[in-house]
Amino acid sequence: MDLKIATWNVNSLTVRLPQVLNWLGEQQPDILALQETKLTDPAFPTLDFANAGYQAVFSGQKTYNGVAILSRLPAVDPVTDLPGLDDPQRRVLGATVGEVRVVNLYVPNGQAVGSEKYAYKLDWLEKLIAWLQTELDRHACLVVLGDFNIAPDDRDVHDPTAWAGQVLCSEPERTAFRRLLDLGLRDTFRLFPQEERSFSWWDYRAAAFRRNLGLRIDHILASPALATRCTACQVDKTPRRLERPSDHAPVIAEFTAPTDL
DNA sequence: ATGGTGGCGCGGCCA
Repeated sequence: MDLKIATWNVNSLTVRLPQVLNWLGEQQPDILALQETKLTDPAFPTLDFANAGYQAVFSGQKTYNGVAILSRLPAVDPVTDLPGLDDPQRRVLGATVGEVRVVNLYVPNGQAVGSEKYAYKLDWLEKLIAWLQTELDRHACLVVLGDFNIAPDDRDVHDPTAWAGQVLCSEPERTAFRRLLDLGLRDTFRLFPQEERSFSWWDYRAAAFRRNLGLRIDHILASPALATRCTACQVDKTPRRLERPSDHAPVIAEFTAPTDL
């Protein structure tokens, strides 16, 4: 059986729950990582997902942030913090699902280059890189996915000139992303030919989605052993076209089962 | 257009 793994920043799971449930029914992923659930843990709609055939682990907070992993198989050995970072913001959720170690990330946005939030983002990324080095040592099959809030390359930006040096595109952020790849992680989206101007996020303002003025900031990275089994990766723009959408579209990667090797 | 939209929650922050 192949393995289908997806990520989706839903920008409030309360608002988007019906869309997520519909999408799970249509796409039937094995694993879905959610970001910006904006829910405390007691408010998480565990039963709705159970009725849809999915287990859930989650790390949430009120109003901001919040991450969750939905999976067909149980998710075990959860981790909710970056080592060395004492942080109330709920942005990290690691768990093991079957043979795969899953690390779900909601990377800080960074607000503006030079701001306090930008410094926090770069520090956060430093701690992430150090931790993922150890995770790669521990887990041959590792997927690191989520909202990275980094457009890795000019190809991932609708207007690279306008965005040059801006937050989400700045060199320090891109260097941090490159260091993730230097650890051995592969950007599964770039393992395959893709349409030009493929993005995963479009601002709510200025009719950005209709004009395809977006960025590719949601990513699915895979360890070497898992990347060799990757058969596809694409953005599913369908939910972005709905009424009251998230500003992000889901990204889906598919992998052959280890027995298919 | 120094704005624009959306979520949370009811003023202002965050994206």
